[in-house]
Amino acid sequence: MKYNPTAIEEKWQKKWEDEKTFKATEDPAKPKYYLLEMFPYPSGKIHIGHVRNYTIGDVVARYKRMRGFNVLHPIGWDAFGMPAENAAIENKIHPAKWTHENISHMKKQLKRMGFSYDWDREVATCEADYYRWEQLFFIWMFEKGLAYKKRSSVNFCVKCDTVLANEQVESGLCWRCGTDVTEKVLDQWFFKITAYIDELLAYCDKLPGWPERVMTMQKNWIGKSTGCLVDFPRDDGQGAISVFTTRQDTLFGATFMLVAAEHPLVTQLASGKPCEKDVAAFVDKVKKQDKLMRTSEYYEKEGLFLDAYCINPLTGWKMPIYAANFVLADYGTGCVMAVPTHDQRDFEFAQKFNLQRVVVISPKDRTLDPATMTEAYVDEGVLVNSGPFNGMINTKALEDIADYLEAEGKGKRTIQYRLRDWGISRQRYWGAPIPMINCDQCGIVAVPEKDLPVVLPENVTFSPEGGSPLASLAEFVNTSCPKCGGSARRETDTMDTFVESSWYFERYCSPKHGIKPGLDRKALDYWMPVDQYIGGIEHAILHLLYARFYTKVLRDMGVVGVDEPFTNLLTQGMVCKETMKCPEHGYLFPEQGAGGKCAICGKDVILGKTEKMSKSLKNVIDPDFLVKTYGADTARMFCLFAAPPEKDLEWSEQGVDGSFRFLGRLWRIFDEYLEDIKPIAPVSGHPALADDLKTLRRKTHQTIAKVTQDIEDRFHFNTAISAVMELVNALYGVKRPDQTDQLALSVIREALEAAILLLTPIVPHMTEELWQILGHEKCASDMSWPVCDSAIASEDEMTIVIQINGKLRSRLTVPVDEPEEKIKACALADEKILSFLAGANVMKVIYVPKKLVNIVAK
RNA sequence: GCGAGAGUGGCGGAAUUGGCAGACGCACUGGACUUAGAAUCCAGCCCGCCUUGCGGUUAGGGGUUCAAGUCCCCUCUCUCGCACCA
Repeated sequence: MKYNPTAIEEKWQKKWEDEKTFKATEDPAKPKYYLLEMFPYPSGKIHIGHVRNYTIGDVVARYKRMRGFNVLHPIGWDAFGMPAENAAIENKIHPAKWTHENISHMKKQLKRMGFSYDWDREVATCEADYYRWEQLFFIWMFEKGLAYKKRSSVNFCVKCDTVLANEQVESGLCWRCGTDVTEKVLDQWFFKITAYIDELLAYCDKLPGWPERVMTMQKNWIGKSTGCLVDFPRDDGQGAISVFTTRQDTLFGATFMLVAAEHPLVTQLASGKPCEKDVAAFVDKVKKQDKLMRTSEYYEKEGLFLDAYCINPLTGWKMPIYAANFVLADYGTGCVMAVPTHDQRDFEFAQKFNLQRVVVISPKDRTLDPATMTEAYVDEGVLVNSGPFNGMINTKALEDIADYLEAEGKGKRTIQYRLRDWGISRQRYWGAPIPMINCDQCGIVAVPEKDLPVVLPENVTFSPEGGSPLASLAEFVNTSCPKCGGSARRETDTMDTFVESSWYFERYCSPKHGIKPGLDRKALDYWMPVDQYIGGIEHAILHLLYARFYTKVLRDMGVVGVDEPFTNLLTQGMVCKETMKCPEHGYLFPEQGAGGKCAICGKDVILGKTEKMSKSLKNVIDPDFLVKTYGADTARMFCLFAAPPEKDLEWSEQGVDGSFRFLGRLWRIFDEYLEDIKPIAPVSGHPALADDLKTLRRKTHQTIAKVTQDIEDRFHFNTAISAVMELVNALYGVKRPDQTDQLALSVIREALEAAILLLTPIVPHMTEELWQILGHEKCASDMSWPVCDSAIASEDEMTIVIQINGKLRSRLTVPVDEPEEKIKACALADEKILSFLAGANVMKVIYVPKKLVNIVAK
């Protein structure tokens, strides 16, 4: 009997499909477990990253099922997005067709991997059945002021021809294509994520099941800082300039004012003055400079005096006002009070423009001289030159100065955030239409609920010049106003695709629910929240923050009953592989560089760094190839064995061979014993056993304990697999018992059955097959998880290590119940120990129960 | 620059609470089987040496401890995140 993965895998996959083995139904009698992996974008084919992500999830789902949980393990498609539209432009294929073809292909690939999804809950976000509810939620958000339209300067990617949210700009570049992001002023729809900012932040400390690192990233992104708004009256009497500061303790040292170059105040202050022209030129320059500045290594601090002054509210000093390139227009008020002695940026600026410096914080060990300082003093110290606050520790004075400002009416406490509202308008076709209508008479009017969904029209034309195809489709655009009945225009922007992925996990709970609001509260109350969410770290901010926000919005609409969508989060590492390059032909695919020679020209291949698998580096492995060559079980096993899930996984062909070999090894030992053990039941109870059988049985139960712990406590499948490998090795090590030795064979059968059941979540096809061959009627995956009998697992002897001064010198084998005193005595009487101790004095003997004896000697 | 994490054989990785460093696998070496190979099975496999044994070894240095890969301090390297946020 040979191991034939293809035949076995296809057989079981067909059975799972025909019998809907993994269909999930709400059952209040059973504890639920909602396991979710981030759903894929249907780009065409699954890649190794998917295989890894979904294998990890599948093991947990199958494991939990065997542990008696009612498991929900759904899958679907993040089906709106730009690649479909780009394909439409390039290949003249409609995005809907392209998407559906990709889905059907990838669905086959996922099924071929043997993932235990409830396919009846499959969802594709590009279907009107899905996004109609999103449109309903949009209208409700609009009514509550959580969705609003605003003319604003936005991040624009020329290549993608659309707007990007702040989160989607990575060091000045588009997160998707890496093009420089430019600024554009457009009317945009926003979701008021800032309305939930405090709750989003507060829960960062209430989600212990999330990786610290992700929470830190979210906290940083939200960027809460507490401080004061302080008013600096203008000396021309035209009101005051308000600034935000977290350092009101340095207020007495503020000697000049900085305003962001883009700030309207800049041109306003300069207007009509001799400097007006220069200022205009400066503003222009900075605006152009902006995106370069963000990406360059260091910035030249530049500024221009605006020939204007304001008054320091505490000292009464006249402060010159400068426009500066390094002040952010959209943080705080866009204006900053400058304290050159205690802020490095201000220090440099003051040096360049020769501006006044006053020390207000004095270090404990020396005195600062503003004339000779070479850098700002930013540490703690005692306040000086600070009127009534002199002598106080600056960090302690923060509250007192805030009180003082409020009492004097010169400022007030305030909190600033880095997080901005989420811009969700996209000038693209392949997305969910925003259900709004613009009427000249009535303004912005929501599409009435009864008219939903606003279906994305199919008959559009795509052009390489870009621009939204919706905007040029008259029959879509032209409509009548729901309020006044007059002619009106539809909104032609579509929603950011991150909106769809912000609630798909809720839709999975009632995927076919066709009644408003598209989510069945009863089903949601049963399944939500997601107990375990698994996906890539790249979504640490974007998707995970949006989904948290959206869930809170739905909660406040009464649609969902939970505060947070994901209780536990596992961020799996990337799949990496070394790159190969031909001096002539550039990067090579693995098969082109096999054998160290370029397949095209025969030149020696240069091996490069190990990097994340990507098409552009060509260091990719095709899952189809893996499945064809080794089978899905091997592919699954290698993904789990090569590294723990949260770490990057380095792909190795030999490693895959190794996994395949192990499965063959299990298969063969099984095959070898099959005839003999088939009629025999696994050993039960506690019969007396000969030494090697007793050892095997102990190993069996120890393995059960180890694998259970590794999966349950920390998802370390690599060590779980190696434990089963050890058990299989032990089986190989046992002398083949006589065919008539029923007791011995029953011990072997127990060991083999344990190995099979423990591997069921990991390599489900092979284990089902072996289980069936053994004569079981029930499927392995319907069995309950094996239980370790600790009486069998426990050793009756133990090895005690004997150390002298912490160095290993000898070993002792004693019964487990041997008393401490006797062990110590034996250790001291040990022949090797005696020879080492010759002439030395024993100072102390330490016994660590069941582990070691350490003799301290001089 | 700031913040977080990591650094263990030729390689991927193990060592869960301070207690035998290197589980398991890969690669390599040898043996068995075979006409031969593949496959398989068995064995060896951190480094050094005066090789039944001894010494060294968890990036480097110091410390705490009977005992440190693990705890503390310093230095180096790498990865990730943030990066003029006032």
